[in-house]
Amino acid sequence: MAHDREAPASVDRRQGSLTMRDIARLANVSSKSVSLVVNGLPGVGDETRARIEALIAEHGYVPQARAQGLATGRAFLVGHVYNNPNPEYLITMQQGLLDGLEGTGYALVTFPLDRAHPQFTERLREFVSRHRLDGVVFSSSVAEDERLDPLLADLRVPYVRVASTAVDVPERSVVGVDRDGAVLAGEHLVELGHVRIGMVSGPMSFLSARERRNGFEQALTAAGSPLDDTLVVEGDYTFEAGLQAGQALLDLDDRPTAVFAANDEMAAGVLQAAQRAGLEVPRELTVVGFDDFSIASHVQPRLTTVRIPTRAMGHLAILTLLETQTGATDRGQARDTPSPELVVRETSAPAVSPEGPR
Amino acid sequence: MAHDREAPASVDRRQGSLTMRDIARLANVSSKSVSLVVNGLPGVGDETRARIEALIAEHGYVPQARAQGLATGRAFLVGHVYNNPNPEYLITMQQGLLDGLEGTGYALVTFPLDRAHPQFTERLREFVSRHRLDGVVFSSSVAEDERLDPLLADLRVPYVRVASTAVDVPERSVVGVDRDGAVLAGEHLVELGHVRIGMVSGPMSFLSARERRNGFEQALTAAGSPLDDTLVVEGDYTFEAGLQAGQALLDLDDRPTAVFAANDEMAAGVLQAAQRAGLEVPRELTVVGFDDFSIASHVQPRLTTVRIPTRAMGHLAILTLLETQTGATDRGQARDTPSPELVVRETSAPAVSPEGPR
DNA sequence: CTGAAAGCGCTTACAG
DNA sequence: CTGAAAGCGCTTACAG
Repeated sequence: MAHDREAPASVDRRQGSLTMRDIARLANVSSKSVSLVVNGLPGVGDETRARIEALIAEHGYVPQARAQGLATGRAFLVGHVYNNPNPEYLITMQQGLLDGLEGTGYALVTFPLDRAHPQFTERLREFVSRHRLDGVVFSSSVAEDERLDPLLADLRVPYVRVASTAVDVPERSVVGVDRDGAVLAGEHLVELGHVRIGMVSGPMSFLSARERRNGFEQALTAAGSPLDDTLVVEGDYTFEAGLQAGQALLDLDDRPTAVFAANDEMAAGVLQAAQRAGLEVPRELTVVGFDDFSIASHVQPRLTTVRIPTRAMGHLAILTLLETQTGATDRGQARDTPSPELVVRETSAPAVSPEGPR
Repeated sequence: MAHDREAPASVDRRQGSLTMRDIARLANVSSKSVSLVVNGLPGVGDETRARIEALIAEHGYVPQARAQGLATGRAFLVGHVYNNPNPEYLITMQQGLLDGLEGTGYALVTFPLDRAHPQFTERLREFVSRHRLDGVVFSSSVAEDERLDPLLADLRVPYVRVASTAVDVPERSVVGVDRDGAVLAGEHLVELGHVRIGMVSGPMSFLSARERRNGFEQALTAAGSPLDDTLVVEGDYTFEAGLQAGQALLDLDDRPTAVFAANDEMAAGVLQAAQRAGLEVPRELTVVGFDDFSIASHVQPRLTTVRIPTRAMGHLAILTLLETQTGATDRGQARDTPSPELVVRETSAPAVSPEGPR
């Protein structure tokens, strides 16, 4: 056997990573002092603290989250549960969550879960209780699920839902702006003078789809030209659905002069349907999307759409969650989701009567 | 004070979640037996095992990962470190990782980290050692970084890099098919009879960009019509870059009859440049992309492209990582990344001499 | 301001 | 086949 080098036998024995006790021994103090220093707590003399800090830096010592967690009950982990609606939505949301986590020491654990999964509750329970997460953010339509509340309450884990309406108490909600955004879209079309207006909605089983439709209807009704139900086609938020819905709408004898699609993917599909039908956009058809994801500015002409603050909502979700954590019950003013914005690009034009109505 | 209900005082005291000891007490065994049952280990009588299992199911007991982790040194967490190149790439990769993790009990911790971050090493070290991750997968260009190896070796944490070439030993690599894919694109253009061929490359600081360019060059050279350097424009993988590069290429006196863009985003940009210039695609210009992300089939005409098995690569990365974990040193045959596929859609056409060269 | 000790919820040699 | 006990790496009353 090779001779041991003269390294202190009590240190670095296991896997090259030292423990709090190792640091304590090196500093000639009890591990409690090291713990206090690590956590920035008072109770250690200046000189001792400096010595300990130097040792920590020198050895690159990082306390183990799971040992801290076992002792304190914290996990230093926050979960993100979602069903995948759209890559860009997800990445943007995730980015917002990470914005909020930045500098907090919490890491983000990702857990896709479909509401239709036969073992929905079991899987969620196992995920959350196995890691004893400090909190969970639910985004996309899984956030609307009614099974969340009893389960998470039973598990006693704080959570926040990012959903289209206040599906939960304020401390557990980040409320979307789907309705307001759709109102903007409706007002825009009305202002352009459109009367015969079509809509491609999302799947009505989704709250987001219902809110967007309601907001849109509300704007048209307020302007005195209520939405014509025969001009509404339900899609599933995909490009293909938009394409088909667009074709159906444009095939009508008295086709609409403008179409609002409940997301950009479908709006791009409508645009393509128009182009295939030989219609010039926006002269012969105005198209408005929703979300302002990248596809909106990658199609030709670029889509007028409504920008939704998805990333900000993710950030908000974490702030809300951490507020609960720290027991800051007295949140000064409730945090509001930023407002949606109409982004007018190249698919908007004033209404012209379609030549030869019926 | 309210009277206690007659619940066993020793159970359910803390936060409604019981511990292994609680189950042991209820079953009248030592917690060791419960541990054996939980882990599916032998050493417990059938009758006892059944009794324990029933209790576990009844109370929905789930062992705490961090206590198990502290005792065994495992974290039940795998990290994914990446820099965000493109939402669809990321989500697809992440999906592949989750495919591999399914049923293993490991959770995925997400950690975006830019190579240019001033504290790159420090942040990575802290992330990995704080949670003592069981393994880390690096994807996107951060996987190419040369600082990974010394750091992770020091931390003694297994990892796998998903990169365009074998930047590491086989046990730590999932090797991309960028070069092979680009060869397919080149052969396709050659077969169509194109000679004056342009390329929009990715940023040459990325391995993926260099590989794609090399593969493309290789195919053209093999066909006897080497790539003309003056017809290569470097982009940064964005739509905008493709648009500009496309404009530059099409402005040339003797413009190319076909352009290969190193990803779909840029190809969509090239397509738009062609359309703006009044060129008919594919009759006057053939455009080929790379990746086969959704944008490829959402533009009009739909892009011919090369499908890269991103999700499969993510899956592979986890399999490779877990193989290392379980010390399965004798991997039968090395796992190979599935081959890329040429997907011919609507932007491919045979070459015709551009009218009026020069 | 500091130490010695118990405890967080598991696993695992060590004895029977 | 099963128990009692030590230990994983932290935190935190409890004494000085």
